[in-house]
Amino acid sequence: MDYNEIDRKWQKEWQDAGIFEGDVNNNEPYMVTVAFPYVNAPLHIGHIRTYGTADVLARYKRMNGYNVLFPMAFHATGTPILAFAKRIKNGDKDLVSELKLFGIPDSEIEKMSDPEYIASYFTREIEAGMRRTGLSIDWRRKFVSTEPMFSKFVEWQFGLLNSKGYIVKGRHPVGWCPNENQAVGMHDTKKDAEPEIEKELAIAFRIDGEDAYFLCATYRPETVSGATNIFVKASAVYSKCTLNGKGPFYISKVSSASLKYQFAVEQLSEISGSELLSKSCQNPVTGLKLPVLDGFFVDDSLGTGIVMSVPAHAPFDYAAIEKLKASGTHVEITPIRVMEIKGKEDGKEQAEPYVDVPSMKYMEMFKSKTDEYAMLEAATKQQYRDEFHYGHMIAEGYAGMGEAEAKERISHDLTSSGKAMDIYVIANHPVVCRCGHSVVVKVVEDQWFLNYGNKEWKALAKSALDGMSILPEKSRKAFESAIDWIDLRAVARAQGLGTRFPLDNSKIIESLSDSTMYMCFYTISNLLRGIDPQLLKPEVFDYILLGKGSLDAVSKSSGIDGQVLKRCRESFEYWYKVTSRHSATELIFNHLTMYIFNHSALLEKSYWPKQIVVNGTVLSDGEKMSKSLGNIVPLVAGAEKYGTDVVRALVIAGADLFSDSEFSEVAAKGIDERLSYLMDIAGRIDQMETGQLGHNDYWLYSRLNRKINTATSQIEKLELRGFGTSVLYDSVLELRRYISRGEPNAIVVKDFVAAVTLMLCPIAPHISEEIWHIMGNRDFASTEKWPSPDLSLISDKVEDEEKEIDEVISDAKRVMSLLDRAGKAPKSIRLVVAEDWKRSIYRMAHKSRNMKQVMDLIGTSEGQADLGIPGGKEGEAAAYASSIAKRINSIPDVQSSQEEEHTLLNDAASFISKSLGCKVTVELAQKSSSKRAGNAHPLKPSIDVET
RNA sequence: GCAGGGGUGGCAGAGCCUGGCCAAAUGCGACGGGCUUAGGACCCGUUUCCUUUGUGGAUGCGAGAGUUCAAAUCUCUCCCCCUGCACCA
Repeated sequence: MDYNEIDRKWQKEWQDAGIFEGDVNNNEPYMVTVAFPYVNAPLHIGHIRTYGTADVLARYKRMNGYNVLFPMAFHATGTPILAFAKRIKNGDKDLVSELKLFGIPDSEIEKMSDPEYIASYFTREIEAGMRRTGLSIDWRRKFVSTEPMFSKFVEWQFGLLNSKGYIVKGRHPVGWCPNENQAVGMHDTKKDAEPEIEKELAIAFRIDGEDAYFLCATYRPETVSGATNIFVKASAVYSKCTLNGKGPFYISKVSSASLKYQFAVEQLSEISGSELLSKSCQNPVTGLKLPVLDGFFVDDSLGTGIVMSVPAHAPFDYAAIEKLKASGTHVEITPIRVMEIKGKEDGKEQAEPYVDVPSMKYMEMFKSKTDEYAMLEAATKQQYRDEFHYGHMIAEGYAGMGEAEAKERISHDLTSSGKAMDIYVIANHPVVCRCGHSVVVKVVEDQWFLNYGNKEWKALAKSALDGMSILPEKSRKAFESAIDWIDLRAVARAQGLGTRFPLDNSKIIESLSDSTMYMCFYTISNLLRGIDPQLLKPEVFDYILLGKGSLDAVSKSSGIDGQVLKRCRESFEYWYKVTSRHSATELIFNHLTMYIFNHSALLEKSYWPKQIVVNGTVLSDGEKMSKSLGNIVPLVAGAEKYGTDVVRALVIAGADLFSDSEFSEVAAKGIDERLSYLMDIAGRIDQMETGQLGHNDYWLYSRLNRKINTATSQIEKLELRGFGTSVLYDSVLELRRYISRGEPNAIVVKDFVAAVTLMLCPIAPHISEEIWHIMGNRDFASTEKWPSPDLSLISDKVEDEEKEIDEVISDAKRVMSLLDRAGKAPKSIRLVVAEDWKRSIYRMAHKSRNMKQVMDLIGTSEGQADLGIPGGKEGEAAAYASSIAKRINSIPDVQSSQEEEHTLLNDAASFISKSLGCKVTVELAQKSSSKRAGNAHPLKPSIDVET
C-alpha cells in the first residue's frame, strides 16, 4: 500500500480542519507536554518514542471527549549550539559527515557557522518532521526558548525562586580546561568522557627537621595510622609551595599547576623527586617516623603526586616495597594493619595465612592475571570492596568502627586539627579536552545554586509527587530517590545562549534550569505573541500564573491590554488543571525532578502536575543508535520508507514503556502486513453476506468486547505493548480465524473492524483514518468516540466452546498423523461427547480442588444423585474420577452441557470436516458404539478415527 | 560505589502484583508439507526429552535455599546484565 500518499492526505485534512487546535471551551481539558527538542540535530526514529507516546495519549483523550492541548516548542539555550557553530567554522569533518547522514545539503551546512542559523534551520526541520509523523500538535503555540518573551518568563521564574530563598551562593568544583579557560562537560571532551570529579583528602605529613609537609592525597584516610612510608616519583619534579597560605607543602610540580584552580598557590622553590628521598616525616596520627621511597606506580599528575604508603591495606604499596627490596634498596618496613574483616560468612578469612598483611591475600587472589598492574588494580579494588563492607577498625582511637564511619571520623579529626584538607581530583584522569589539554578541577567561587537540598522544598516536591500519577508506576521509586538525592544545582554559567541571570547579569541561566516551567508558557504563548516583550514585567506573570493583583492595576502598570491579560489568565487556569508530562527515563534524575520541584515551589497546588510518563529509548537492530555505528534512522526518511504508521506502531507499541523498543526491518514488515490485512478486509465487507448470528459470530463479538475492555484499561496506563498486541496482532488472528471458520457476516465484521480501527487510531492514525473512510464514514476517526465494550457479549462459555473446536481439530490431526505413520488412511471420524455426569465430576473437582471429597461424594447414593450418575455407573464414575485425580489442579470450569456440546460440534462438523479433509459425525457417549466412547472428557470429545 | 530497572524456550517478548486450566501468549527464525513453472506471499504441521490411535510422564523460567497440598509467580542469599550519577542537553 502507498503509505506516503495516505499519510499526506490525512495530514492535510487534519490540518485544514484544525482538529488539533486546542482552545478554551466548556469541555474538560487535558494538556499533554513533552520534553521539547534541542535544535541542533534533525529528528531520528528514536525521538518518536517519547513524542509518539505523548501523541497516543493526546489522541486517546481526544477520542474520550476531552478538549486536548498538545503543544510544542524548541530548546535552543545553552552551549551546544555555540559549540556546533564553532565546529562547523573549524571544518570539523565528523560533524559534517554526521549531518550528511541526515541528508542535509552542503549549501545548508555551510551556513551553520552561525548559531542563529542552526537554530532556525533545525526548528524548521524538526517541525516538518513532527508534522510528517502525524503528531497531533497545536502548532499555533510554538516558540523558541531563546525568544525575548520567553526570557521574560524565565526572569520572572528566577525572581520568584529567589524571593522564596531557593537560590543560594557558594563554591563548586567543575571540570575545567586550563587551555581554553572554561568549564568542560562530557560533550567538550575527546571520546565524550565525562570528567568525574571526586573529593579526596589531602593529609599533611610533617617533615623531620624542616618546617614543611608532604601533602598526600588519598581515598582512604581511615588507613592513615597504617602509613609506613611516603612514596614519590624520583624522576619527577616537585614543588614547594603554599596552598591558601598554608604549608609549605611538597607536591608535584604538575599538580601544583592544576591545584591553582582550587587554591591560591604560592610557589617557593623546586626540587627533584630523587632529592626528596633523603627526607623523612612523621605519621600525623601515630607519630611514627616515615622514610621517603621511590614508588614505581606513582604518577605525578594524579592527586598531589605524593602518596602515603599503607602496605597492609594497599596492594600497590606493598608491591612497591617488595620491588625496592628486590632491587637491592635497603628498606626496613613492617606493614601495620588498621582494620580486620568481620561478618563475611564464606569463611575464607579464617583460613587465610597472611592475616597481618591483608593486601598479600588479595594479591594472591588475583595472581593469575598476567599483567602485574592489572593484578594490583584488581586486588586493590577487591580489598577496598571487602573492607568497605566488612571492615572494622582495630587502630587506636577508632577501634570497632566500620570502615565508612571511621573514614568520616578520621577525615573530620584531621581536617579540624589542620592536618588535612579536601582536594578535588578527576577520578577518571586523564580526561582530555577537545583542544588536547588535560581537564583539571576548578573550584568556582561565588557560584549560584538552586538549593534543591532545602528540606522544606524537598517536602513540597514529595507531596507533589504523591499526588501525581506516574507511568509506569514502577518508576515512582526512582522519582522518590531522585527527590531525596538532588542537592545544590549550579544555575548560572559564563557561556551559552539563554536568559541573563537576574542576580548577576554577567551570567546566563543554565539551560536545564530555564526549562522547568516552560509548559505553563504554552497556555499563553499564542496570546502574548506580538506584544512588546519589555512589557512582560514580573507582575504580569504574577497575575497570569498566580492570580495576584487586579486586572486593572496590572494592565495599567504593564501597559498590556486588559482583555489579553484576562484571556491569558483564563487560558492558564483552564489548561493547567490537568497536565501530563512525557519524557525519557534518563531525565528522571534531572529535568523531571527539577520540573516537580519548580512547579511545587511556584504554583498553587491545584496547578501542580497531575501525571508524569517516562519511556525507554529505541534500539536499531539490537544496537543503540549511534553516529559511529551509522545506524541512525532519520525520522522523515524512516517514515517515507516504511510508512509513518508502521514506524509509529513499531517504536511506540514495540515495547513496554520502561524498556527499550527495537527497530528492525523484519518487525516493520510484520506491522505492515497486519495493517494491510485490516485495510483489505475493510474493503471487502460490502461483498459479505448478512444473516442470522451463529456461534462463530458470538465468538467474534465476545473477543471484540473483551478486547475493548482490556485494551482500554491498557491504554489508560499506557501499557502500549500489550495494547498494540491485542488491538493489532490479535485482531488479525481473530479475523482470520473467524473468516476461515465459516460464512463471515458483514455486520459482525463491520462492527469488529470499526472498533479495532478506532482503537488503532492513536497509534496508527493515518491508516486508521483511511480504513475508517473506506468503511464509508465521513467524519474523522481521530475525533470519533472511543469504543466502549458491551460486557453482556463477553462469554467465557462461547470462547471455550470455540476453543474446543480448535482443539478437536488439532487433536484429530495428531491422531491422523500417527495413523499415517502406521500406514493407515482415515475413512471417517466420530466425535463422542462426554456424559453429563462427567461434567458434574469436573465441576466438583474444579470447585473443591480435592479429589477425596469428590470420591466420597461418589461413594454415597445422595452424592450419586447430586452428580447425576445413572444407576449401575457408580464403578465407572469412581474409576473416572480417580483417572483425572492427577490433574485435579488443572480441571477447567465446564459450563456446557452434553446437549450443548453435541449441538456445537454438530453445527461445526462441516468446518471440522473441511479442516481435516475427512467425514465427521458427532454422537453422545451413552449412545455411542465406539470403543473409545469412554475416553471422552467434557470439552474434549473422544476422537475415534476409523480406518 | 550509590540509586533505579532487569535476568523466561533458537531469538525477541508476555506471564510475576492477585501461587493452581503454564511446557509457558504472541511474533520472528528454523525444519517438514501444501500451493506454485520457480520464488515471494499465503495455508498446514513440528520446533525440551520420553511415550503414543491422542487428551500421559520427566525435566524446566539466572544459581541456591525456604514457605506451600501446589512456585516462573511469595521470602531470603548469591551471581550477572542495563540505565543514571549533576552544571550537561
